[in-house]
Amino acid sequence: MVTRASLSQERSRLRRDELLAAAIELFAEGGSRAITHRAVAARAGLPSATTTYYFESIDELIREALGSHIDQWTRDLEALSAVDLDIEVSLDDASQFISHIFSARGPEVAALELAIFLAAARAPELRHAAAHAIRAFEGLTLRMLNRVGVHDADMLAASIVTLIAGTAVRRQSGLHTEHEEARLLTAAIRNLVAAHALGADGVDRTLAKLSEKAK
Amino acid sequence: MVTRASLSQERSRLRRDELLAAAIELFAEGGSRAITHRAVAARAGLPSATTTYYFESIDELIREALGSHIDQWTRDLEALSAVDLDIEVSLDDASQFISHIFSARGPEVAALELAIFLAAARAPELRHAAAHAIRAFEGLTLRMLNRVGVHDADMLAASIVTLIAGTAVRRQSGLHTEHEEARLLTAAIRNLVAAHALGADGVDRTLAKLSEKAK
DNA sequence: GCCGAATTCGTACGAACGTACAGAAACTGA
DNA sequence: TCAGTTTCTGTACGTTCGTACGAATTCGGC
Repeated sequence: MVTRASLSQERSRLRRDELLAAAIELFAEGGSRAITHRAVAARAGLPSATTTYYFESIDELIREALGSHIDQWTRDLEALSAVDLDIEVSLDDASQFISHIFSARGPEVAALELAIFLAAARAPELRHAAAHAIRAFEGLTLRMLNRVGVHDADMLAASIVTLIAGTAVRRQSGLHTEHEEARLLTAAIRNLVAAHALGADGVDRTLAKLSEKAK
Repeated sequence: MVTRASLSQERSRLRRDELLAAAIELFAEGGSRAITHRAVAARAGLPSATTTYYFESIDELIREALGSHIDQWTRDLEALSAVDLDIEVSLDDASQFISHIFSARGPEVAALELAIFLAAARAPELRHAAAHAIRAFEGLTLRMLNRVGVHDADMLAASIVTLIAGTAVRRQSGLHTEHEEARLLTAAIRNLVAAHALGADGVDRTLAKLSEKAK
């Protein structure tokens, strides 16, 4: 196989990347079934034999395409994380921002991202990349929360990431409008933050009171 | 195509179902790429020509397999919903139960379920089945909550389903142990319930207090 | 301007694919 | 028991697939 790094000429590296992008496009439209040597080359506007020069096998091509996409996703999140948050960020701003990372882009994008993530998590070679992506996501969320003095901030960040991922799944059903999903997500995040503001004791007390009332 | 209903002989209906089950098995192991006429027939221990007799095309076979699996999943949830909850169910019991619907089964099962759901949501013919599955899931969750006198119970149920779906996604990364994921999910559910017990006003007040403190 | 290395791409081959089909076998109702 | 229907399956056809390969082209160092 000709790895990206081993390519000495700029044009080659570009072509290789174009093939990967074409593979992702096909994957988005018709799943892994749509990814074939000829289809990828045709989509990229390149001769059919191109793919066999750059990739050892079709599985390798698919892996590389999914991997590079998920890596890019991770890098984007990390770049967002690195931005200095000098301005004052209110809780609502943060919650809005977080909920828009996913929901601003359409459900089709969310579906693609989810499908890639799932496929990656299944492949041993990409498992690490998938874990890294989640970690970056949690890191960004945690950073958005670091001005909010709340108990168990890591746990809260993890829960929020879980909510966002779950929303991405739910959206696919088309059961609710995009607007409703966004509202639901924002409300759920607010609720979680409020609970963490109460602290474990506060939550325990509230639930105890609730149990009393139920009797 | 020979639909299941149009088959007059019991053995035929069984064979058709076996083919569908074999297709799901292959899908679980190698994705939709692994589903071919010959592979499905071989897995079911039947002659290769069997699949072409029962299904009009390979896409039809795949659709039918995904659809029947998601329908079964929905029926299981509805059956659980229909069980009379005569016994007293504490909040902890309910939260434990809900979180175990997903987490009791391994991550591989969750991955399969997610992949099937995503693939179904993409196919117009299965979109309805996917939506129905989510609705059934929310219905069951809502039913588990109906003894808990809480504000916006539908919203809470939707949020909990979102959390469970999100957990199913997160688990795939293998970033945390299964035990940690379960603990995180249970805690998040408890937090959400507590927030709903406070009501919208209570949450608003708590968050306002939090904002004050941050300054 | 030349040479070895890297890149490009038309072509080809065997394997696996989806699908069709005809004859065999099994079943059903009279 | 027998005709008609349904079910079964071996076989085969054309297509598409993954992959290999060699000749042609382009490139970087000298």
